[in-house]
Amino acid sequence: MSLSIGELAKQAGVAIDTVRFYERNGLLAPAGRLASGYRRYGAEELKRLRFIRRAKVLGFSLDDIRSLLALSAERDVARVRAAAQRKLGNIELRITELERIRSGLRTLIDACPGHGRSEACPILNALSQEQDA
Amino acid sequence: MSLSIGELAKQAGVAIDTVRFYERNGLLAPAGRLASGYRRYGAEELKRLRFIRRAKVLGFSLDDIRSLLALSAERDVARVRAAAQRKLGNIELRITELERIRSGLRTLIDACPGHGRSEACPILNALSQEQDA
DNA sequence: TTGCACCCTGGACCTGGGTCCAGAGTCAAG
DNA sequence: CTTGACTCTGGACCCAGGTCCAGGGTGCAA
Repeated sequence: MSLSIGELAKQAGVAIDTVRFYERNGLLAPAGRLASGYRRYGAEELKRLRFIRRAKVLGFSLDDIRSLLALSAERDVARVRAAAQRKLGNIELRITELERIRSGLRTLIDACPGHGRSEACPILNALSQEQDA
Repeated sequence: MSLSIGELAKQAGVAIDTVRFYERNGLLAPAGRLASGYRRYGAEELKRLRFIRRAKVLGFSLDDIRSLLALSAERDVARVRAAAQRKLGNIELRITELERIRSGLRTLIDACPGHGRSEACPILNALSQEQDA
């Protein structure tokens, strides 16, 4: 099984430019080349590219993924697990932050009649008021 | 009460460059100037700058804030409320998305013993497997 | 008057994760 | 052999939301 960059990209569900971008940025090893200079890929690279795609879905940055790939190559299960846990931690942080924002917005919206004097609009007031942080 | 850009920035808790950036980008009206060309601000501008800061905390983009400020000037309570509701909607969307990610990560971490053969690591397997997303 | 902190401008640069482009070369079907 | 689809390269550009810089001009206190 040997793939051109276009076939690889298609099978992995990414754009061709993205494959080259990943190569430039060390997420994929430099591809083998034909005499013409065309890149050639095998099953390994397809797996790796799909790994990257899945990790991105789980919220890992490309930087994270570079580490994950290195850890995976070293078969360092403990550190892979730790990395996943750290990522879980900051996903949780982001959720908490968004929930705080959500409840702030909800309170304001619920208190706003949606009509009448703008001085009575709690949304505008909350944003304008001197009080608070 | 009359403030230099530095005093304004300090009292609003933003950087001087940010104030100029907001002016360039239409979030603050062009400031009044001294004969020297120095910008001069009053209480109104401080309020407006704080409004911007608070709206950002609530998850509004600068684009959103531009609209919010316009709506506020028009005292259009209904549309302010609607904008807040839209924003709430996409905050909720982001929360849901992150929760999905969180539960995926949790499942994987819980299933991973944290040691042993890398072939048995569900995290690595989930990322590598053909079965996929 | 000197010295230092402050302010002015336009424009470059940053992060992340790509995307797009021109101009040139290559592959394969017919 | 031609044609159309594919690939190559380096580099520019995109988004948001700023941040930083050089090379100047000001304000004010001692």
